[in-house]
Amino acid sequence: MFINTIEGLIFLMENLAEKVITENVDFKDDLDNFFDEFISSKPIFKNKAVLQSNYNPEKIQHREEYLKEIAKILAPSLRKERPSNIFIYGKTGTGKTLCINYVLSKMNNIAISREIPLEIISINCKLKKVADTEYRIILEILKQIGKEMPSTGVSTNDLYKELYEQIDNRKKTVLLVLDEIDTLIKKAGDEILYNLTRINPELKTSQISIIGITNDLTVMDSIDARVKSSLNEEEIVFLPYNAIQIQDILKDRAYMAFQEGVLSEDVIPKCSAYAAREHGDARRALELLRFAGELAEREGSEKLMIEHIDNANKKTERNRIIDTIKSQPKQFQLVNYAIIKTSMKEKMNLVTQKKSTFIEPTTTGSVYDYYNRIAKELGVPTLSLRRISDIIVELEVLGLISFKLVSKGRYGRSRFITIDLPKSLYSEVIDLLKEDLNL
DNA sequence: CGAGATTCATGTGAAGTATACCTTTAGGCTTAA
DNA sequence: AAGCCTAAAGGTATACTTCACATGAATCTCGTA
Repeated sequence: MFINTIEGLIFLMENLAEKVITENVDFKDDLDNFFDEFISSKPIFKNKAVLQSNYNPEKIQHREEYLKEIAKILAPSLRKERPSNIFIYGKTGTGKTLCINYVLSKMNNIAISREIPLEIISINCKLKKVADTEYRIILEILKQIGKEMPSTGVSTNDLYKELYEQIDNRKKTVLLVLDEIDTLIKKAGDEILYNLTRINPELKTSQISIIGITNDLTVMDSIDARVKSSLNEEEIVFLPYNAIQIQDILKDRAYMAFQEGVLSEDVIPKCSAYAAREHGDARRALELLRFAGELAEREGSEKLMIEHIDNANKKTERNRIIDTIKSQPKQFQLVNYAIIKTSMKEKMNLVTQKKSTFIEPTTTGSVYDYYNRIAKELGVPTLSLRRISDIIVELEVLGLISFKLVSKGRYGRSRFITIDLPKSLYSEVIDLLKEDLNL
């Protein structure tokens, strides 16, 4: 529509203004109602924090054996002796981090009250941009012991020297916890571990033990044998919770988290059933319960029903995927988009004459072609095939796609890439990527 | 027919380059005595 | 003369590129039965 006259413009503006005002009024009424309802309805939660993943419970259920084992290994540090390095394996949500934190905080309390020189440094290697390269890890360790260093401009060697000095100056037994160490090894190799295990001989007044936590059981295979032997002085494998144990945990926490009578009877079994399907992941079970509670609360429902759990289950999966995709750099998103687009094929049903899309694995080559095309269209610099190949591997690490190498004999070798998304999310993911990429 | 050579499409490692950031340093300017 | 600011110089990590070589089974080639 063209506006040729001032009058026309004014008329339009008046019109718009009127619309906005009336809409506003309606909207406000709605909101008022909502808030009224919200306040008058009974709260569902008593203490929501109990269900959050960073909550540390006062007692840990069904992990007594592991707690003891860890405590036994680490106890020497309270006598100023160096405890063995520990490597802890276990799937996500089996309580590894929880147990370590629990034992360490107890030890820390004792150390403080008896003035034992003990220092605990804990780093989560999975946090992007904080600790996913050798340099950044050392940087983070230094930061935690109170020595800020520049993020560039210093050589890694100097950084190590600084680390040696700092630790040695403390005259303490240092326990270094590296959580989710598998991502670090995958991205940065085992050099860090090698260097860290070799710190001890250099130290005169301090000593350091490393506690590595991983949920990938295969990482150890990719580590240098020398590192392996020194790091694996002790090894603990956390087995997943079974369904009954998860129920116990859920019951316990739910009792603290929710108001009385809010949970309908079969909610907890349902919740633990979902989690048991995910290999006994207690964290997920708790998250699910919390999210379901929030959904119920939002709805103004006074009870937490099974449908809430079902809905929450769908949405958590969705959120995880959307978040990871959203947080990717542009080039990664482009590659991701290219992968999805190239793996969607159209098929014409000859009887009904209707087109339908179906998903088929793509290859690096076709992804690269497609990627090149859109990148040029968008005016984004195009990366080399070599780099794209690496990006594809990194997307796999993130769990967005999976692939296998297939040799097609005479017709070369290819990576067959499959997308790891639930079907219902495809269109949403595509839209999201389109929006983020300005397509 | 079967053993070995060939072939293709891409995987993969090493080394080099560009960029973004960081500290250090030298020179110039200001200020106060 | 001392103090302060600024721009240039010198360093480094990281993301990316270029080059060169590796892979591995379907297919081809060719000698033999």
